[in-house]
Amino acid sequence: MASPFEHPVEHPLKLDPATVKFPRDRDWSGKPRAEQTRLGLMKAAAAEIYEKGYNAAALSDILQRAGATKGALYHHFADKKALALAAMDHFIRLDLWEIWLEPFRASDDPVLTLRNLIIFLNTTGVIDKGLKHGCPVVNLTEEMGVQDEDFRTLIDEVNTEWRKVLVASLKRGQAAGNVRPDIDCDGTAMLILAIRHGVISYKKTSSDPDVMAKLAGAVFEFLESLRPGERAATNVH
Amino acid sequence: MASPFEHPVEHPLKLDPATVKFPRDRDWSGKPRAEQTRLGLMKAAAAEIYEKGYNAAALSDILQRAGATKGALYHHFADKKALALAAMDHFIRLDLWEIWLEPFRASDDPVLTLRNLIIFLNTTGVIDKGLKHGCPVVNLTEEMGVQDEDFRTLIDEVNTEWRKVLVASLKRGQAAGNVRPDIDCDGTAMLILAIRHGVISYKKTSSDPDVMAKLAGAVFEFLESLRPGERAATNVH
DNA sequence: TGCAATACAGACCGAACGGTCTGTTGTCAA
DNA sequence: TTGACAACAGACCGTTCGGTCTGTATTGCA
Repeated sequence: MASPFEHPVEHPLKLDPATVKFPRDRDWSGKPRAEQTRLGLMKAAAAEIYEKGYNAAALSDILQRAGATKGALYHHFADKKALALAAMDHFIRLDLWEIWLEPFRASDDPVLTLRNLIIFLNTTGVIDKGLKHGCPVVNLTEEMGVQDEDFRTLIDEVNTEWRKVLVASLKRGQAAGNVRPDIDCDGTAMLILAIRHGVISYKKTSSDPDVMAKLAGAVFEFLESLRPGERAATNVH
Repeated sequence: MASPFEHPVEHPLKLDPATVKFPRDRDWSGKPRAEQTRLGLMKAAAAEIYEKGYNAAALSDILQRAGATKGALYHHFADKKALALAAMDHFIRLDLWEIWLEPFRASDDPVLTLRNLIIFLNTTGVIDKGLKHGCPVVNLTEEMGVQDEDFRTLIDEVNTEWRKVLVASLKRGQAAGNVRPDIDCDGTAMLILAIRHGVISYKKTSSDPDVMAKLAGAVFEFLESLRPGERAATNVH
């Protein structure tokens, strides 16, 4: 089977592989010392939580990674949970949305945008290298979504805004004739997020080296089914 | 919007709502004492791990739930991980597969079977009441899929067998004219599992009361796109 | 019945964790 | 220069957890 990633399309993603910051490697050297400490703690916390999960991420490891101490931590944050909430909120909005929301904000062809985004993430190696521990939002959903109301609220807000952007893009797509007019945009947007979630999770445990190619093929089939009219010749090459 | 659950079809699920054991409430009173202890420990472990996750499930809570002691636990199992692996393997194969695999083993119309299974799970209240903590396999995937190789292997084996049953059913569906002949059964089966995974996770954190109805509508749309018909695909690579 | 071997019971232990508290350093305005 | 407060530094504490170990009850077989 040919790779579904083989035929990328010139895309309007407004994402430059050279400048996209992934993972979180921003520079704060210009900021005041206290804020550097605070941001460093959040950065280390986000990384540790991403790699190990909230409960397994020990404060000692976070502090070592940040080059800080208990005194600094509890000066800036009330407790571990406050640090985690601040860190996740900050980096989800900074890193994840830059990649996963911006391309859709002005798109009237979400099927093409999503397809190209997937190809972009694959060709830039994000899927292979950067997805070893899954997606931060997905991980947080699974670990803390039920156990803690504050984390649940954060995730719910993120998903809601995410869904709204997709719904708006789907509706523009319907108006532009790029998306079937009879689909439920709200449910379809939810399903797209759910598929993203499920695919990332499936990849985490699968030992099949072709798992992403097979899944991408099926996902692209699904995306094409959202286009209006006959399915003939809608799969741009 | 009409509920997508409104029009159930007479289904060949071979699942009787009255006899399906969900959650795990089997009776082992006939078994020898030692085996009752062992099964009781596994049952309690599965429940605690399902509700709190592996790391957060304390041995003290498992023991209290099982009415057993440390001595009994470490007589039957090497450590916490061995208990967890045995418990998850046992109950995934016992409870989950009875519901999620058996209906597909003889079906040549997986689209209908899956649709009816979703409706069945909804009308019997499993989705509303029994899904508060998500799905055991999904939870285990997220928490332990990357952290521990033994858990990863267990999940991978479960998903592989699961996928094989779906693939066989899809192929029978193609032979019987119920499924589009051009789809990649392997990728589609993976995607179905990924969608199941993603939908369950999405529901866990969403505060939208209609989330399942909206998602089910979109899922049913996707399933119908797998049927042959005028929307024949030309998405060939 | 007696004797192993199995099947527990539960006190105990060391490690790790989140959080506290006291002391020290840096910063900036008066 | 100095006082006041922010910004740390790090020893310390109580709790919890997984795991061990010794002792006791139950069971199956000779």
